[in-house]
Amino acid sequence: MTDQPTGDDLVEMLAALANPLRVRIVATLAKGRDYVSHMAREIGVSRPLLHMHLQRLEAAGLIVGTLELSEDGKAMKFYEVTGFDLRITASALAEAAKTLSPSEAQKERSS
Amino acid sequence: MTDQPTGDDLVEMLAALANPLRVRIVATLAKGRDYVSHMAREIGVSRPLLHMHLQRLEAAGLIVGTLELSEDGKAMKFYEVTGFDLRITASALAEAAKTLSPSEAQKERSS
DNA sequence: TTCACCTGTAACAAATTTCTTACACATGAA
DNA sequence: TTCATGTGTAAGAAATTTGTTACAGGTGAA
Repeated sequence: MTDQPTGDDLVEMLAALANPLRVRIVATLAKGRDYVSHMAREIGVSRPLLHMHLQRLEAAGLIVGTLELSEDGKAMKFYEVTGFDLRITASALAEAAKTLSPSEAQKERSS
Repeated sequence: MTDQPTGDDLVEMLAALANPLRVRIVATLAKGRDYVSHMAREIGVSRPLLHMHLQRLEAAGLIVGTLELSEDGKAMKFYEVTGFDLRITASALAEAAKTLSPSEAQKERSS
């Protein structure tokens, strides 16, 4: 896949992965798709907490969720990993930095 | 270089890069070593703030700093990037997750 | 001495992230 | 109906992160 996301997108992806629980979530999903209640038991965290972390990962585009109906009519939300592939080096970051939205500090660009 | 850091180390590196200002710092250092007061002016942030972010990056092993003496005897702290090279994919994270220090949730490992 | 540089850090406010508890809703089976 | 399963979300506490301001020290040059 080897995407080159915008600087802000890259920071969002890194932030999404900068948490041990979220790394565990991705690691779990790497073995196959799963629904949230099952994952919560598997990993050993509360469902609301897992729900929050899943949203963070999905917002970053690292996983995607789809609401499906099981055979017995229960609504179940399945998540799976997207095919992300990031290369993190100093020069890759230098490239990404070019497309970062300007911070409050970029306003004296005149001297 | 292509290191395979421990799960916790990887999370620390990702956390260190999960901030736009720190990405800018690495991007600046990718162009060559620099000392903190100069970088602070270059990037447009206060020196204490830069100091804090540099420590975060150095703690993660992404940059290294050395205190040197300039010709006129001033103490100057130079930083430069280390040769880090991370590959971030779902399976790489699954591998890293194996070496994460156990969270509070890993204590009912009996059923 | 005073000024222009360089370093470090402590104290505190503000914003964000992380997590728990509690609630609301749905379905099928006993 | 009640229980067990699934979904979502809101409210608030606790911890961490981010940032400012202010202070401490040093050197060389005018």
